[in-house]
Amino acid sequence: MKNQYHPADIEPRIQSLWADEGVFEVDEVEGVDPYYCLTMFPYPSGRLHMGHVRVFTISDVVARYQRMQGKHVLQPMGWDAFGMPAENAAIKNGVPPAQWTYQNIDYMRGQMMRLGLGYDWRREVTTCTPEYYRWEQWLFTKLFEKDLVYRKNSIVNWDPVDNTVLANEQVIDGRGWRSGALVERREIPQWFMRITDYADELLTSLDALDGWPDPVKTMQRNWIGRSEGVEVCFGLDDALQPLLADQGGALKVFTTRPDTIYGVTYMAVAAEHPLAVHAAADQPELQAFLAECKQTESAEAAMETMEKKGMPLGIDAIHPLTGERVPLWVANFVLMSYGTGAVMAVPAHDARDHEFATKYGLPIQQVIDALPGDSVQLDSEAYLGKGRTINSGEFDGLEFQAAFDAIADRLARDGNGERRVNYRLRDWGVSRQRYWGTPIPIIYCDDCDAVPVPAADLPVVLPEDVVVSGTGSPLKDMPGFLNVDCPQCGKPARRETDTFDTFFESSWYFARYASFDQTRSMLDERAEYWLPVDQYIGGVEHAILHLLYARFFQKLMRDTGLSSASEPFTNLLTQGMVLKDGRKMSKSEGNTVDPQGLIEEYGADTVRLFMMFTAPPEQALEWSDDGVAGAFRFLRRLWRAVAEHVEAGVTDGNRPSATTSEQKHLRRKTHEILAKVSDDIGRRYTFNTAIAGVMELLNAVAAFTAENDADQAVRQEALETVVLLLAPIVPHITHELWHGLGHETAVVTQAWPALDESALVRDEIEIVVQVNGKLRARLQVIASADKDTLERLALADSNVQGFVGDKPVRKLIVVPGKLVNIVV
RNA sequence: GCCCGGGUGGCGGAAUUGGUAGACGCUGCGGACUUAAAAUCCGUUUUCCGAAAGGAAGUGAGGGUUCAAGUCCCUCCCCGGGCACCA
Repeated sequence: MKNQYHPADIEPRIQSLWADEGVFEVDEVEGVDPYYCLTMFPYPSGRLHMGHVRVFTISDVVARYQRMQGKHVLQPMGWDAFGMPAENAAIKNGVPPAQWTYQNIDYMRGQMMRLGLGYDWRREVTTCTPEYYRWEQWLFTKLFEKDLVYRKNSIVNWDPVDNTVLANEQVIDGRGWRSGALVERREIPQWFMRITDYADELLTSLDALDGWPDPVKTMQRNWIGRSEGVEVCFGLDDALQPLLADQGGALKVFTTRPDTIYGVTYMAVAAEHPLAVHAAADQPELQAFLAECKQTESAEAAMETMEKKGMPLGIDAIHPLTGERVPLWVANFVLMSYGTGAVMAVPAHDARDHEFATKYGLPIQQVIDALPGDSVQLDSEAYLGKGRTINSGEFDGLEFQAAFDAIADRLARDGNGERRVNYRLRDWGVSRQRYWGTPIPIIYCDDCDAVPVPAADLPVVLPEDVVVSGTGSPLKDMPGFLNVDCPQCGKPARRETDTFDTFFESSWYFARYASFDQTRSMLDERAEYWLPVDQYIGGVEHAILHLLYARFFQKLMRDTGLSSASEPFTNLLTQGMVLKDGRKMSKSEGNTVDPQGLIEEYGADTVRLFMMFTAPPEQALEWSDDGVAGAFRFLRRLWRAVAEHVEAGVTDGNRPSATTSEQKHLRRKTHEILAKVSDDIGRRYTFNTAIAGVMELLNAVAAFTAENDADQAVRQEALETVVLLLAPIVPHITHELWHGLGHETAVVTQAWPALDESALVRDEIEIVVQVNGKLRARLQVIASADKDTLERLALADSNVQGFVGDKPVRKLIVVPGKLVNIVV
C-alpha cells in the first residue's frame, strides 16, 4: 500500500465499485433478518447543507453497522419535492418549479453519492412525479368514501394587497412579507382529514413505542392533549336563542374545571361568534373592535403573546346552576375555530381569566379553598390548586373529584351539560392555495357538489409548463386543467385548484420505497416485508407534526388494508441542528459552510468523521474548521500506522495469544474498546464516544513497540479492530486499509469483530479512597481483594491517615471495585 | 404565552445505574526535527496557593436530600426547538 493518504485518489474509485456491484441494492429475501434504516428525505433546495450531511451520515453509519451485524439492510433515499421554495424561485428567476426542482435533485443526488452514502438508488422516490402522487390522490378519494375527509371553512392569513394567502412564515410582525400590508384573518372552504377520529389511538399507542425518545413522546402527548371535562350549556334570553339554533339555543362551553363553575363572573366569545356579530350590529365601537380582532395573524404563538383585549357585548348568558345573569364579552384570544368559540371565565382560578378580569375590573369570586400549605392571594394571582369548594351553594365542602362529579351529574340531570373527553388536537387541514403541490382530486359540480375523481381518471396531473406570478395559483388561469365534466352527472364542472399540504407526501413515502415500482397499487406485499421502519432518523424540528401525520397515515393505510403495521417507525433518533457561532446554519443567517468544498479539500471520510465525532447526534453540533482539520489528521495518522505495520509484515489475522504484559495490555485495550464501541454504536448511538474510544486504541497501538512475530500479531489484531470499528463511519479509507492488512475481501462485506472475553481480565485494579467524600488516595490492589482488605489498606494509607488522624470513624462505605469512603 | 430540550476548562465535548469531574479532540504555549516552511513527533494546557508533596475552589444562580450530587428534588435565569400554511 501507498505511504500517503490521498482521499481524492481512493474515494471515487471505491464509490464506483459499490455502484457497479450493487452492494447496497437489496430485494426481499426470505430466511434473512431484514433491517429498514431510513432518513427523513430532504427537500431539494439546491445543494446539500451541513444538516443534510449530518443526518445522512448518522443513518449511513447505522445502516453499515447493521450490515456488519449480519442484517439484510435497506437504506433508500428520495425527494420531498413539492413546496414553496420552488414557487419562490420561479417568481424570482422565471424558471418553472418543476425544472428547478429536477435540476436540484440531480445535483444533490451527485453530492450524496460523493459522500459515499450506501443507498439502494433503484428505489428513489420523487414526490412531485405523477407516479408517486397518484396514489395519495387515490387514497384521498378512498378516505372521501369513508367520510374521513370533509370540507369546512377555516382561517387563512390573507394579504389584502397581493390578494393571496400567506403561509405563517410569510407573515412578519403581522404584515405580508412582500407587500408589507397588515395581514387579515379570512375564512375560506378547505379540506380536512379526521385525524381526531384517531386521537385516542395516536395517544395510547405511544406507550408501546419503546424505541422513541421520551421527550418526543411527551411532546406528542401534550399536542394531542386529551382532557376530561364537561360541556356546559349556559342559557340565553329568548330573543338570542335562534342565533345559536345549531347548539340548541344555548351557549355551549367546555371546561375541565366544573368544580369552579360557581366562580364564573363573565364569559368570552370569539369575534366571529354569532352573538358578537349580533351585538355589534347597532354598536359601531364594537364593530370596530371585531374588525381589529381579525387583523391578527393566525399563528398560535402570536395569539398567545399578543395583548389580551376585550369588550362587553351588552348581553348576558344565564348560569345553569345559580340562574344568575353573566355578562358576555368578546375577546381577541378566543378563536371561533377551536371548540365552540366561547369560554366560561373563572378569574379566581384561571390565570388568563384573572389577568383579563383585573384589566377590565370584572369581579373575582373565590370558590375553591386553599390546599394545606398554600395561600390564596386573589389580588395578585389566580389560585390554581384543586382544593375544596366554597361559595358553591349545595356543593360546598367537596374535594376536587367529588365536586367535579356532583356538578357534572347535576348539569347532566338538568339537561345543561354532558361529560366529554376533549382533545387539543384539531383535524388536519390539508388544502393549500398553491400551485406546486399535489392537485386535490375533487371536481365541483353545481348539481352534485364535491365529487372525488374516479380511480380510472387518476392521476390528476399537475401541469408543469406554467408561469408563476406570486398572486394566486396559476391553475386558476388554465382552462385545460380547470374545466372538466362531472364524473357523476356529466355536466360541465370545475376542478379543485388547491393542492395538498406537503406533509401529505411525507406521511407515507417510507412505505412507497418498498413498492417503489408498483404501477397497479399504492403498496404491495413488499411493504409487508419491510415495514415498519426499524430505525428512522431526522431532525428534532419534526418531533410533532411530521411524525404525528406519518403515524396517522400508517393507521389509515392499515385500515384501508394496505399494510398490517399500526406504527410506521419502531425506533426513532432525532438529530440536533448544525450551528455556527451559536446560531443555526442557514442562508438567511449568512453563515453556511458548503460541504462540497470540504469534500474536495479533505475527502468524504473526513467530513463524515468530523460530523460524527464533534457532538452526540441528538445535540446541536457546533461547526469548527479546526475540528475538520483535526479529523483529517487522525485519518492520516491511522493510515500511517497501518502502512508502517504492513511494512514490518502482516500476519494471518488469527486471534493471537499474549504472553508479555505489553501484549496483554494491548489486547485488553483492543477488546475493551471493541466492547465499548459496540455498545456506543449499537445501543447508545453515541458515535462521538465510539470514535474517541477508537482514538484511544490507536494511541495505544502507537505506544506499543513490535519486536517479534508475536508482537506483530497482537498489533495486527488491534489495527484490524480499529479498521473494522471505523468501517461504518469512514468506509473509504477502511476499505483501503483492510486490503492493506492482507485481506482479499471488501471491508463492506465484513462482519463486526467478535469479543474475546478472556482478554478483558485484569489482575490489578485502582481503588479510590475518600475521607468525608473527598478524594484522598488511589490504591492499586489485586482485583480479587475483599472488603476487609480494602478497608485495611485504605486506613493504612499515609495521606488518608493525615485526614483521619485520631478522629473516630463513624461510617465506612465500600463500593466493590470502585471506592472506599471513610466518614469521620 | 404554552410544550420539549440544553447550560461542564480558552473551544467541541466525556463522565452510561448517585461513586475518581474534564476521557477524546481542537486551540494556545514550550520543545525536537528542518537552511527555512509545511508536515510530523514530544511536553504542557480548569482556576487559585505551593519549589514540590500536596491543598483549596469548581459543572448557569440560589436552596434541599445523601456517606457521596454534573447526575435526584424545589425556585429562578439564560439559550435552542416546536406551536398546526417553512420543510
